[in-house]
Amino acid sequence: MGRSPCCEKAHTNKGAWTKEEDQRLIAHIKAHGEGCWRSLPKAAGLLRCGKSCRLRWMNYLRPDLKRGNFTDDDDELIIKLHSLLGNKWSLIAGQLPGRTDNEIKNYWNTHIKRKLLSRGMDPQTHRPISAAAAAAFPSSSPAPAASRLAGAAFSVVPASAGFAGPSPPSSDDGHSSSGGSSDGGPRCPDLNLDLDLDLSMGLPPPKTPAVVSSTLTSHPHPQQRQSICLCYHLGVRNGEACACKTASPAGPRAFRYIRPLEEGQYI
DNA sequence: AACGAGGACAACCGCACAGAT
DNA sequence: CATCTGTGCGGTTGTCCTCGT
Repeated sequence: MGRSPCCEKAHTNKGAWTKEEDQRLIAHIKAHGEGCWRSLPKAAGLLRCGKSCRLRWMNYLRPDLKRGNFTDDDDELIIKLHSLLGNKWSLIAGQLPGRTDNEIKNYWNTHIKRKLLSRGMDPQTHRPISAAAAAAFPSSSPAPAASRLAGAAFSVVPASAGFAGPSPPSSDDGHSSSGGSSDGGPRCPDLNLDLDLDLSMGLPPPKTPAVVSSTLTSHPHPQQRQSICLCYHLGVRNGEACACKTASPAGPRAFRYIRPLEEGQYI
């Protein structure tokens, strides 16, 4: 279906934001709150696309943001979450208070990718890369992450597959455009992810419903003790596929169940 | 001091999804 | 149920900065 452009491009500024634009945006949001980004530029007197305003606010002007200074623990958490979620930057960002998806995405592309390569790990699959490839990125340090990613192996399956049946041979439905599973071949037979995230990774405690949407939890159902359900936290809504019913209406859209792989099962 | 290469980061673009109509 | 609109996400690009020569 055709759709109208999100804004009148001929009359909008592009490129770097000026201090004055920032001030206008901040003042407007302080006065009126977030919402209706499409109409915000006009209301705030900005010659900007609504999407551009939203991006600017979300990534740089929000008061609760902390910038830079990623710690090694942050790195490891990001790596671990990426191995689990793929390029779901918004979900990963949800585990790092004060961080934005864009910041994490950039940080991944500029720092962590290289870090993993130097450890001989493929940044997408989180598997050891070939000796030849590893030689191209000689490791300058031990590979703590590789050894720390020990534990149960998990598959990520579309929610439509449900919990009960065997895992489908292919895991991704295309939501995650590059979550490490798009290259065809047998994936991650040795991908070991310690998914005891809540308990072992020092994640923040449950928050308000609006914020809790991306906090990983264990599945509450005893009969599904082996499964870890990310249903709500990955976006499943009440009444959909999973019966956890712990969700509030708000939440991201990604929609996966995650469960341990069975013996010998590959994703 | 000047220049080029590579890195880091900010911003844009296109698409997909959810809710409204 | 189909269509439209607003919003959010992920990928990509552009620009500025830093470092080495």
